[in-house]
Amino acid sequence: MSSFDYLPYNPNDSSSIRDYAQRMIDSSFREIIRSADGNFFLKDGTPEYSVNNKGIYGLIAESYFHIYQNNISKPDFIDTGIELKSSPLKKLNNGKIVSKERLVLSIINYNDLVNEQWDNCSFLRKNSHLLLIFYLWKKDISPLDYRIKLVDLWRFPPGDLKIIKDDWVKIQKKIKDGKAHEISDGDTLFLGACTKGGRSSGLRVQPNSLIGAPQRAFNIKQKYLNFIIHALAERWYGPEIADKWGYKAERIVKEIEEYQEGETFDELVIRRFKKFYGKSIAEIKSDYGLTFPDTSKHRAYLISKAILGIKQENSIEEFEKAEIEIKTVTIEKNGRLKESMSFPAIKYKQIINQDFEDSDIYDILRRRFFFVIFQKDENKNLRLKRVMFWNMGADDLQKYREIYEDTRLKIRKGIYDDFIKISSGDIGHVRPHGANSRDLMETPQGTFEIKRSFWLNSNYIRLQIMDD
DNA sequence: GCATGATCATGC
DNA sequence: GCATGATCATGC
Repeated sequence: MSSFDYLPYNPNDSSSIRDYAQRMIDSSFREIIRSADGNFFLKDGTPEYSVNNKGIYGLIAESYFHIYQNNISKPDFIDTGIELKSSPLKKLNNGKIVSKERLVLSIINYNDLVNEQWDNCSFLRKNSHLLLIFYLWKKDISPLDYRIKLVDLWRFPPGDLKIIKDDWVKIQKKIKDGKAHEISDGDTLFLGACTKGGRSSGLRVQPNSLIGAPQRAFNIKQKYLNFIIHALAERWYGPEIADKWGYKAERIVKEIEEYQEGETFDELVIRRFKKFYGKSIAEIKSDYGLTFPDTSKHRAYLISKAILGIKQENSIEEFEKAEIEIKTVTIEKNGRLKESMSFPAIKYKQIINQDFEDSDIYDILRRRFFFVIFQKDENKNLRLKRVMFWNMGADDLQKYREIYEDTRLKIRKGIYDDFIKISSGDIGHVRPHGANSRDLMETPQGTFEIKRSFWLNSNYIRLQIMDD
């Protein structure tokens, strides 16, 4: 007789844990509380008491399993090494169900991390075997009424774990270099290190630097979760219904053996492109029997897929998971860069209420970019010069904040003819970006203005691609 | 038909 | 030749 007889599941058996957990599917958090025997859950008997506390999902779920909240860096189900995590889904207008947020994992202890080895690091010990609980988020309803939709165990497949390891090493190196305050989401592919606790939680000490760094936690990027969601939905609901859940795509690296000794994902991708450096678009197209017109605006994407061996109708799984933005950069024959880089149109009514960190443009600029760089030859044919991964440095991102705040303030005041120009800033500017001059967007003042967007200055892009 | 990445066109 | 405004091309 074990001491766990009172538990409705066997804590030593992962499939028993999973089966018990999956009984929650289709119930709301409120229903789970009601079905309880009254002995567990919310201490004062008022389920609403900490609804605003996001941790309630963890609290409820942990209570369902009779595991009490802790902040010890050990897995929740100690006997099996399973860590319990819950995360919201959202339904898009087209009916697709996708992840709403990234999955935040353990807090990073800067001082401890620098002394760890990957093979027995605390991240791996705690997060390699997860019990995932996905619930459907809905606007304007009580969090207690969110309904649980997917529950299953999860381990990262070896190919992904390889990339996660490289990410972990990269984050560790930045901390070893005394640059914990410069960590950015765009540094890494699947495993991020996002700030946790906000500015109010103050700064942490870090090794090898006197500069305080915001507290950060490891996280799995939001887009990556869509692939987990698809896989779990396929298991639970079957392949047809799973079409509506998350994403499916095609991998660049099908077998882990495709990596050369010590090679990272970035290096593998660049290696595959190198054979095509100097070739014209027409030559690459004929090599692969591609038929898109030379004027196609997303030729960088089409060519990239072909070179990486991805079918044209599929998207690139690793790029999707890592939230990598593919961008074309065209260099003139004389080496100058004519064009700046545009981003989606500014939503005037939305921007006035959004801090930089919550804004659309921040969400893009913090990402990792894949530049496909073409140069015009004597006959004005575009030739692939090279490719590179890039992400904006922390200091430049802070400089962009000033452009953002200036723009936001002017929109608030209803000033639409005095945004930062390319001549007045060294990183970015704001300028029109619509289908034509009659392509308008409503303003907070109720008027309509031509669509505009944030841009990165051509000169700034030029410096970035020169640095590499 | 809209959103968006990319590039064209014009005037100084 | 550059700054800025305007528009094209494509996918969903």
